[in-house]
Amino acid sequence: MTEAAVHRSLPPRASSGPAETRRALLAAAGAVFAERGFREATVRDICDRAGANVAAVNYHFGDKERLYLEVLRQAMAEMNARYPFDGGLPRGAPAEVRLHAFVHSLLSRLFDNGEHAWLGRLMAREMIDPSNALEVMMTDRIRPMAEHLGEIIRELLPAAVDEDTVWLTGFSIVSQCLFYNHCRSVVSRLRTDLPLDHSAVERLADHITSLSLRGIRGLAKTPLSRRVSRTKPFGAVARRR
Amino acid sequence: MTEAAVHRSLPPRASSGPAETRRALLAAAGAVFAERGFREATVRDICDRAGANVAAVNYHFGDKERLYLEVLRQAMAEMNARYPFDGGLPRGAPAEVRLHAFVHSLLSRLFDNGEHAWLGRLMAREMIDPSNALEVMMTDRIRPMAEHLGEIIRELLPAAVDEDTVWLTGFSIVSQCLFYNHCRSVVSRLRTDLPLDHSAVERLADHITSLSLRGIRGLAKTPLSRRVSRTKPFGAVARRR
DNA sequence: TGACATGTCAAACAAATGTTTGAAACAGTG
DNA sequence: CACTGTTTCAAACATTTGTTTGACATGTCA
Repeated sequence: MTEAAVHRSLPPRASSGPAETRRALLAAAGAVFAERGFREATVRDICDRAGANVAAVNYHFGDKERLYLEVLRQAMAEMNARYPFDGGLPRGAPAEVRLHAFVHSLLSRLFDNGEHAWLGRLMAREMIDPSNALEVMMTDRIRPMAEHLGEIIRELLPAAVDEDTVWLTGFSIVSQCLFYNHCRSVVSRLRTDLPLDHSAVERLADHITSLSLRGIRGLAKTPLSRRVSRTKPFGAVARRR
Repeated sequence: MTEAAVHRSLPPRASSGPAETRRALLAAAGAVFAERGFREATVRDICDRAGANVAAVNYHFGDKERLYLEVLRQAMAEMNARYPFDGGLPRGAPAEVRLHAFVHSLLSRLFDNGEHAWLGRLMAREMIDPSNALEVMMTDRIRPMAEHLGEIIRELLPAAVDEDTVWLTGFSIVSQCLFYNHCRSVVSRLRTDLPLDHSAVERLADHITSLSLRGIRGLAKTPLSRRVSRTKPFGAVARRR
C-alpha cells in the first residue's frame, strides 16, 4: 500500500503528501529533462523545483533513469490523446483533407504550450542521442504515425508507385513540420518576427500541405520524367560520378 | 628526443611534438563532442583518444570551451570550402538547376563521411541546445546559405509574392534535407534498408528538388486559391477558431 | 656546456552529482 | 497510548570531471 488514505473516497489531491510529491516530481522532471537533457539534468534541480528532498527521486522512482522513462511515458500518452494524427477526421474523408488535418495536428502538437510543451524538445534530443526512450517513442507514436501517413499518400499516388517513393514523400511532409521543432532556434534567429507558437499553425499547415500536394500530384502525373534514369533503387550500389 | 627536426624548415608533422598533439586533440575532440555533446564529453576521453595527457587541453587551448569553439571553427571552414552551396554553378545558371545543385550540395555535406563527418551531428545539437557556437554557425554558414536560397526561390516565384512566402518555401526545402540529419536514427529504425550515406544523395536530391519545384511552380500559378482568406500575415494576432 | 623557453606528465584539488543511510515525522490501527 | 508501515529529510558517500600544480624532459641558442 503506497498511499495512506486509500479507504477514503476522496483522491489525495491535497497540496502535500506522497502522491502530490510524485506528481510534482514528474512535472518538474519533464521541464528539466527537456531543458537540459537527461545527463545534464540534475536530480537536485528537479527536486528543488518540485519542493522535495534530494532523496525523493530515488524513493519514488528508484533512480534517475526510471523517472525519465516514466516522465516520457506519461507525457506521450497525454499528447497522443490530445493530438490524434487523423485530426479527428473519419477514414472516409478525402485524402487531401486528411493530409491537411495530419499536418495541422502535428504542427499543433509541436507548438503546444500546455503542461507537456517540453515533449517536442525531449523527442528531438532522443533522435540525436537515442536511448531506450527512443524505442518507446517509436512504438507509441512514430510507427503508427508513419502507417497513417503512408495510407494517405498511397491514396494520393497512382497504385503503381513503389514503396520507396511513398516513404520519401512521407519524409518530405513530416520533415517540413519537424523543422520548426528541431530548428526553432535557427528560425527565430533568421526571422525574429515569425511567431513560433500556435498562432503560426494555420499559416504553416496551409503552406506545407499545398506545397506538398502539388508536389505529390505532379509526381502522380509525371513519374520522375528524365531523372528516373539517373536514379537507382535503394539497395543498389551507387557509384560516385 | 621525441622529434629531431624542429629547427629545420619542415613543418613538425612527425608523429609526435606540440603541433601534432594539438592536431590530435582537435581531431579527437570533434568526434567526442559530436558523439556525446559538449557537456557530456570529457577532456579525459578526448586526451586518451589523442594519446595526450589530461592537462594537454588546458595547456594548448586554455579550457574545454575554447577547444570546442576551435574545433567548430576549423570544421566549419573546411566543410564550407568543400561544399559550397552553389554547387560550383555560375550565378547565371537556370534557377531550377541551381536549386538542384543546392539540395545536392547540402545533402552531400550531411552525408559526408570524411574527417569532419561529425559536424552535422554537432550542429544539430547546437540547434537544440544553443550556445555561443550557434552564433558562429549562423554567420559562417546559415545566414549566407539562406541568402543564396532566397535568391533562387525569388527567381522561381512571381515578383509580387511576399517575403513570408519566400522564407516558408526556403524552410520547406531545407527541412527536407536536414531531416535526414536530425532524424537519422528514426529513419533507420523505420526503413532499415534505406542507406543513409552518400549513395542515397542522388535519389534524395532528385526527389526533394522535383517535389519542391512542382510545389513552387504551383504556388506561382495559383496564389493559395481559397486558402488565402484563412491565413493571416505573420505579426497579425491570430485567434483560435 | 648551461641557462632558458616550451611541452609533457602524474598527482592532486575542488566542485558537482547520483545514490545511500539512519533518524525523525507522520498517519492509521489495535 | 503503543505499534507499524510510509514518507521526508539532512547528512554523508563514492565517483566523476575540469582544472591546477610542480616536477621533469626536451630542444634552442648564446
